[in-house]
Amino acid sequence: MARFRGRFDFSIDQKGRINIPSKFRKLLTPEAEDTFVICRAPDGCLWAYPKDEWEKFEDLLEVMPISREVNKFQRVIQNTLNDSTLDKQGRVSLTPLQIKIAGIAKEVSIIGRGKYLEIWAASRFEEYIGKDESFDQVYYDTIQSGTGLS
Amino acid sequence: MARFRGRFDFSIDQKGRINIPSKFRKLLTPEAEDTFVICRAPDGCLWAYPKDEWEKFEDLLEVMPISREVNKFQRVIQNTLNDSTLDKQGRVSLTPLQIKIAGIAKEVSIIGRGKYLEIWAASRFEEYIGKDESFDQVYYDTIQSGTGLS
DNA sequence: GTTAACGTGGGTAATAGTGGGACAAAATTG
DNA sequence: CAATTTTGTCCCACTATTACCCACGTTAAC
Repeated sequence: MARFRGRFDFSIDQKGRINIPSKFRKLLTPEAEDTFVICRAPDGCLWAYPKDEWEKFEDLLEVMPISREVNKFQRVIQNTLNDSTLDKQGRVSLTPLQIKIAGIAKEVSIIGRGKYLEIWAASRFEEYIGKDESFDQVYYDTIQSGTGLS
Repeated sequence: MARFRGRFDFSIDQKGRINIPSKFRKLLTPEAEDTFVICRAPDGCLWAYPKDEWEKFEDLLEVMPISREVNKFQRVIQNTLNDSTLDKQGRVSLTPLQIKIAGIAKEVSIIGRGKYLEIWAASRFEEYIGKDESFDQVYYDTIQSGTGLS
């Protein structure tokens, strides 16, 4: 599948709908059925997976050996999850819980992360990324911790 | 079969009926005959399986090599079990025993867990999931414990 | 400069969720 | 055994929400 790349800024409306960039919509395969599965993600944002990609993730969940911890992990994910089909204008809708978790007020940033998207409150994302000057630091730190990158 | 996804909050009425989200009802296959099999589940909630899915589970029970423990396990499950067909408004009814076991008063959360649903007393579920801040911890811990997820 | 596409907002009709009433079957009691 | 109460099922009705649709303004493309 083609990969989602780039950052796009939009605004959420009163009904909790946010636009998916046209560029990303065009990458969806027929198997995705114009549907994104949206759930909580680490560091205070949301993931939006095309339905077919999400199902691969679900397949992994299903083969995890059941234990108290695994059950909890799955429930923590599923608690905040919803699947949303694009409307005629190419928008998905978020649940109130998702809006709260992501701290979304009005401005939203959508980040292409390859096979999936991330949805951030724009302000939170700015803060997370940090100052311009921190880029080099993050880069060299990560590279040197043996990531296999060169 | 399509998968149940997402969380929906409802209230139980005086007659012990709870609504099944329309989104989930639409996923039922004809084989399920609009019927859910409901029983006790781990961690203080209830499972609700579409009838056809439950029958696969029963098949597994049947081939378990019989021992004192297996017999007890089966009885513990079957003890709290009932099958409930959706009424015209799309509700199932719980038995008094099930309501007691799940600690249900009024507010109920229904969690889509793929092939089946979980029914929780809303307050108990909140408590189980824990504070917002624990999410990242659970996530990174589970991912790193060699689940094959990435 | 004109046309098409994209992002945003809002109105309306259909559907979903909830509560309660009516009827029938079952259980209880005199 | 009859009368009465209780339990459960089915059906109807109200209200809130959702999903669908249309329309505008802006941006990008030709």
